[in-house]
Amino acid sequence: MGDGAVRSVRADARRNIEKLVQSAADVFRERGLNAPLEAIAQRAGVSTGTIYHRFGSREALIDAVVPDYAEDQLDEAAAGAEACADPWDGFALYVERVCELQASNLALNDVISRNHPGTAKLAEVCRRSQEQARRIAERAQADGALRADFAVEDLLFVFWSNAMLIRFTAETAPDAWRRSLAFTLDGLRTGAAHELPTAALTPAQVEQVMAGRGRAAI
Amino acid sequence: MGDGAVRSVRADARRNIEKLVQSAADVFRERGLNAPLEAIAQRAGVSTGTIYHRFGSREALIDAVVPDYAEDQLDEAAAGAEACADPWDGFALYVERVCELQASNLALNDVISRNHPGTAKLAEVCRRSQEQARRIAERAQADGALRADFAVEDLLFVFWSNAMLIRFTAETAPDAWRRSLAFTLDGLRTGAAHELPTAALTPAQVEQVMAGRGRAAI
DNA sequence: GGTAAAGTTGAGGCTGACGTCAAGTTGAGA
DNA sequence: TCTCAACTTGACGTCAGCCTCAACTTTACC
Repeated sequence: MGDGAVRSVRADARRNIEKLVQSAADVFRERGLNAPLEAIAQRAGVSTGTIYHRFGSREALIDAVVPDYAEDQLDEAAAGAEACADPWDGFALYVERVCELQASNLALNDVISRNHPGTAKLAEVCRRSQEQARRIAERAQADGALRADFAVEDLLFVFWSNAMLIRFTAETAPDAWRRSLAFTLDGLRTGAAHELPTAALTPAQVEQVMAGRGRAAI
Repeated sequence: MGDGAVRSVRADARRNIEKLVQSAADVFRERGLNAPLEAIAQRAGVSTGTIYHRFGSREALIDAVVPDYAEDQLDEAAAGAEACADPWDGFALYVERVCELQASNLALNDVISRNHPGTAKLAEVCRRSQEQARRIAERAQADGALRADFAVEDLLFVFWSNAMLIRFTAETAPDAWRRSLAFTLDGLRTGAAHELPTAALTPAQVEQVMAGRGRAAI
């Protein structure tokens, strides 16, 4: 009795849903958003058919499991950055924190590098997060520390690179990305700037790139 | 008549081999070293069985088609760099030229980012090429232009990033990599340097990363 | 406790790739 | 021109993942 909203879901079914949500979170964290559903089902002690019955698709499962968590983590990173007194430190901290998220959670790695076709809620999380990033970057630019020709869209390059680096080195040299990121940040300071050869991606181009990516996982 | 080495290969067979070599070069260039062999066979007007009969494996086909070309192009890039009067300009030119190779030829993209398990000749080409890169980098470091804490192994980060960026943006924004590379190079100048958090990958780690990469194509 | 509705299962079909092999085709020397 | 070794073929078996559905099991309500 009680909440009518889920009255129609039987107790055993609800237990399975909860187990699936939990194991999906675990498996996505460990193996990324392209992990085989088989692995998730198995960890939940259930067959893959159940996943399809309960959620309908991988995308829906992702949307049920990942966005809230992702949003929390990204918000926290942004809040930490905005709390920094020094605008450059805030920007650097933000980028580093986001990269840390990528390293610690392959699901977030896929979220942050936009490696997730067709998941509505996640797309929204990314959009919001990009606005936070824009504020953080603009503050650092207004302060003169972040080079003026940097565009938020360029952050995508950073996060893509980081995503890939993490995938490659997670087992062998799990801190390698920090070195790469340090080089990158050094190139983003105003003092380091030399003329750029090309304009930043437009938001439309970013969309197009995402759309065209298809199966080409990082 | 003529070369006894291939006396035993029938004329039609030799024609097929030549057609396969040509179409493999084309397809690898357009689609990378993981292109379906089916595509290569089809363009040569032949069935995939023929590829296996003639070459035995994808790796052997790659080794027959790619290394010489790759070596030529990489040597040329290195020569251009060493001919530069200014050591930094030479270094920057080298990196840019290599990235251009990646952009113009997805086979080279895979070679340069070491995306090719089990191909002996290519591995040797990479090794040689890395020695050239080391010389070019060391000259720029001796001149004080390239930051002293940069290691040749770090170039791999650059080429990996570039490989991925090219795959993602080839159709939408084929020059995007130039912008990303410009940021990167700005971070490699001595003037931009801040302390790095981690040591460079050791050659052994590089090996390990390559070995562990397995199917995880860029 | 009986039963219908809800839930779960796992085999099976699909896809797109790889690599193999028995059978058919063809070139070149006699 | 004939013949057979050399060559090519394409159907086949495999693999790994996705998704579906008819048959089976369990729950919860009466």
